[in-house]
Amino acid sequence: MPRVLSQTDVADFRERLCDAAERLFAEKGPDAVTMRQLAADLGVSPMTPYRYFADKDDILAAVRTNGFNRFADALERAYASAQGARAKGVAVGEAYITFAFEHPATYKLMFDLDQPHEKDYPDLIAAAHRASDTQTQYVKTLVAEGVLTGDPTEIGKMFWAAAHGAVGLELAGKLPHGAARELHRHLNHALARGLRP
Amino acid sequence: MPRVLSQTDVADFRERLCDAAERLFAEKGPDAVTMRQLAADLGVSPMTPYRYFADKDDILAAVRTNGFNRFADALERAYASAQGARAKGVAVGEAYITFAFEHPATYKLMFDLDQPHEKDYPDLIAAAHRASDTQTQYVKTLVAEGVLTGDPTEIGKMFWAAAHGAVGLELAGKLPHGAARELHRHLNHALARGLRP
DNA sequence: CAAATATTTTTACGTTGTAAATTTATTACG
DNA sequence: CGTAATAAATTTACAACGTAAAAATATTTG
Repeated sequence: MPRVLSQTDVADFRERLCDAAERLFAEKGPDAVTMRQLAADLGVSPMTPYRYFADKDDILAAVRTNGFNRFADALERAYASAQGARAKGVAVGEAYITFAFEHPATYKLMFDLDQPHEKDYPDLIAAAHRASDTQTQYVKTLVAEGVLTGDPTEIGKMFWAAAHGAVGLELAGKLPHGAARELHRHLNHALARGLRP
Repeated sequence: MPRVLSQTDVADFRERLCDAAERLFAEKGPDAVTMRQLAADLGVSPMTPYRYFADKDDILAAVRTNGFNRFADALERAYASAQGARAKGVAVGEAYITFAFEHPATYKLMFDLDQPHEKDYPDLIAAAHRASDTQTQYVKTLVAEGVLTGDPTEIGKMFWAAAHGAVGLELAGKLPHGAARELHRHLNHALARGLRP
């Protein structure tokens, strides 16, 4: 019998390939990265990745899943680091913007790309939900405390849309470099003021 | 001497190709549409479009330019159709959302796609500015009238980011179908309330 | 009618994703 | 041990892509 790949072998290779893919995607965009380049980057032959991923789309889904999980990590850390619902809100908002501009290519991969067979990747779905859940969590507290008034879920979406819009405009070159952060602060401030009881 | 293409011949061909491209882009995404398909759709051989466009990227830029101009048309019509700054604001906001969901693929082409050589297409830049200028126009009136307080340009960006964020989240499948319109209304309402003097 | 030449088509090349065939390398067993 | 078995990796092969270059077509003027 030949050597059989252990689960950690597979996981290791997938992780190394995802790292390379994320780096190359960030440099040149996902469409400009070829399977041959990815394989060469890992020092294997062009077909070897197919032992670990179904196809190129599967690699994209894996990179997006990692992105959502790291995004959720960052938001959860920010949430935990601050005390009080108001401070948590500010911290999560800051973390959102920071992540988006530290990993702009990954952010676009996560949010701008409408992957047609997204539903075929349950891990991706789960990771995306984790990120959005964390983000709306503190709003519930703020509503419960009477700082904001309205449906917590809807209010969470409002803050989310505001952040996403500010980030999206800057990433698309429609805002001057660095403008999204202050725009986002203004949006959060005006929204919080407009949503007071 | 052979037949020479008149300017209208060229303009006609470019328009027919843009129409086909926009339709096919909407169906399958721009990367999935091939030069050969576009040519076949017009009933010409695969290389003929190269007499009218530099390359595939040039076609994409032309489609985006048309999109921005039609978007600007829609916003300007909405602006003109309503009386009073408040009503104009509502009308322009409605028109924004309506355009985005009537032409979702074009909207994504316009705003989510970071075309690397965008600056090489001055018509594109001009069309994009026309759209954003129209959109921030009514805010100036609202500030002048004392309905809103703050820097009109920054406030315009806030409403723009809110609309873009709501649209972007729905187009990326992060919101239930049709939810962006109401989300956008809530955002505008809360922002207007939060920006009152 | 024929020469000139803008337009269009045909042909051809390098690159892509990946299916299929082949080779390599490792393990279990006689 | 050496050899058969076979998972993994590589090589080869193919259709489709964007488009450069060559060839063919078609129209206007002399």
